[in-house]
Amino acid sequence: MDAFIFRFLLQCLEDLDQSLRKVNSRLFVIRGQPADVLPKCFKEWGTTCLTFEEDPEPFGRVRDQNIMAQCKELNIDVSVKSSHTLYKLDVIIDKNGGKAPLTYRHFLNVVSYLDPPPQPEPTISLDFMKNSYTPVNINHDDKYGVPSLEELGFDTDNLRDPCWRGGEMEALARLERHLERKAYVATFGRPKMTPQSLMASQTGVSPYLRFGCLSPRLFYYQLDDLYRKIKNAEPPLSLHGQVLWREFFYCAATKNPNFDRMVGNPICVQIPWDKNSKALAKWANAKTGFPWIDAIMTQLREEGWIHHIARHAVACFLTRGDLWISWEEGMKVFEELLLDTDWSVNAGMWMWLSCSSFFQQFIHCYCPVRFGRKADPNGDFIRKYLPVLKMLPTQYIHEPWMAPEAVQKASKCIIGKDYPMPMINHAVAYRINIERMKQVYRSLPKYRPTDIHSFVQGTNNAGTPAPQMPIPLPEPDANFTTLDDSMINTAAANMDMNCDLSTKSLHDLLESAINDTFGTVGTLGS
DNA sequence: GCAGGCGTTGAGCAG
DNA sequence: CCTGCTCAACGCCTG
Repeated sequence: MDAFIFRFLLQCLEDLDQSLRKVNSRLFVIRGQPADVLPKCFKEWGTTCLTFEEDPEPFGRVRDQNIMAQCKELNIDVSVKSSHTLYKLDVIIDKNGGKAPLTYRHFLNVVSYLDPPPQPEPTISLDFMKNSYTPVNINHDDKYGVPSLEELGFDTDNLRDPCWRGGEMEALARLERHLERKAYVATFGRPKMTPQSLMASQTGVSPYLRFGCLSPRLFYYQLDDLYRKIKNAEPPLSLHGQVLWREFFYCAATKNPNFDRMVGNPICVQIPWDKNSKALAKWANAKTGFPWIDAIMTQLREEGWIHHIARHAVACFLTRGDLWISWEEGMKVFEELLLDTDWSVNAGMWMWLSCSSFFQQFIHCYCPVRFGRKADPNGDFIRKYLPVLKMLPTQYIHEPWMAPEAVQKASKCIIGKDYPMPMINHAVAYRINIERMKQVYRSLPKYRPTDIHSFVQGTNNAGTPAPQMPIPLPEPDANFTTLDDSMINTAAANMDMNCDLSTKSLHDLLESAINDTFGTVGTLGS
């Protein structure tokens, strides 16, 4: 994880310590592996009862099972509470006959038959704590204080100021602003996409849900209450779309230890992705040559958060849209850089956007030029994160390689020198990739590791390798999905510079590419 | 069992 | 500028 994710976490802990001080207690941050250090503390402190919040994800489950087994040996009572998600995930799974629902619709349908989620617990007060006493030693800060980034081994010299400050205080302030805004617009519909919404917002709460500074139930009920007040009506389930999507992915992941990988994952279509570390590095380091993609990846690296729609754009580009690289690679980059990546939600989102699970509409691809233009028509977002392109006229900002040499010179940005040429021919690549995806879906049984519904935890950990394509895939050097620099130059030389790369200017090139690799030009239309 | 509708937020074009 | 239509494809759910 990146330094600013740890910074966020440490800010959360500082804030928690501050809140505990207000009720005459303190936070104890214990150094070490939980399974080693907790039993030592239990003995030292004479612990009789342990209570904690359930971690619904596989890694945490294993850790907590281990701790609970040790507590049993030490005769310590254990009380586990589920509150990281709205519902106890087992309740949803049981209601659905023992399996997690695998479409969002199905999930909503199951949830609609459940009782509403439990109300959030009230805040702990001084009065509530009046019979409690926390022994705090004089050396508390040395032994149990919140560590600094330096103590954790991070270099903080070049760390930028945070866009997001961790902690419950900040989370509650944001929740209030979020609700004010909702009340102001009172639409409760899907938020309208404006260029402004691409920027880090003062009302965003997703990192706070991830780190447990904001209860999803508090979020749920505050929104619920506001709706009732304004509309004087029963709120629809869709009002809680954002938090229910989170719940959906948590539910799908909770009993699946291979949820974050393709091989051995019973809900994941086994797709023969390309391995291309050079192309992956260009994507991850904002060097694709597509300003819309590179601006998003820059924002991710610098601020730790990107808009939902921006996640669609870069995820599609990396996987099924352009580079045909495994969603697992993108997921790891997001895990490293995004403040709000719950393990389940991150993996789920990547499977979804790469058409590996939950979603099969592979025929729709986001165009890194068109879609960017729609989201950021004036190019303000691009200019903010890619200042090298700042002076380019708006006309060319989404495809700077189209700008005539004189314009590039006047804008002090020579494409291929100051900013890269596009790393791939999108018009060619996405059509090849749709063709590849058609092959996969045409013979889907081959690309499924097991029957989804027969999956039982622990039986499929060995995994099965990705099957071979029924017809041979194009050789990496014979298509445009893994262009190297010389091929980019050739493609650029063949380009009609007055045409739009994103539409038809390379139609002939496409036909020959498809012809070479598939021999099925006729079926692709003219 | 089967036909029809739909899918968190497409692209491309006509008007 | 916007609205609305068509395209293409597949699994899953509903009636």
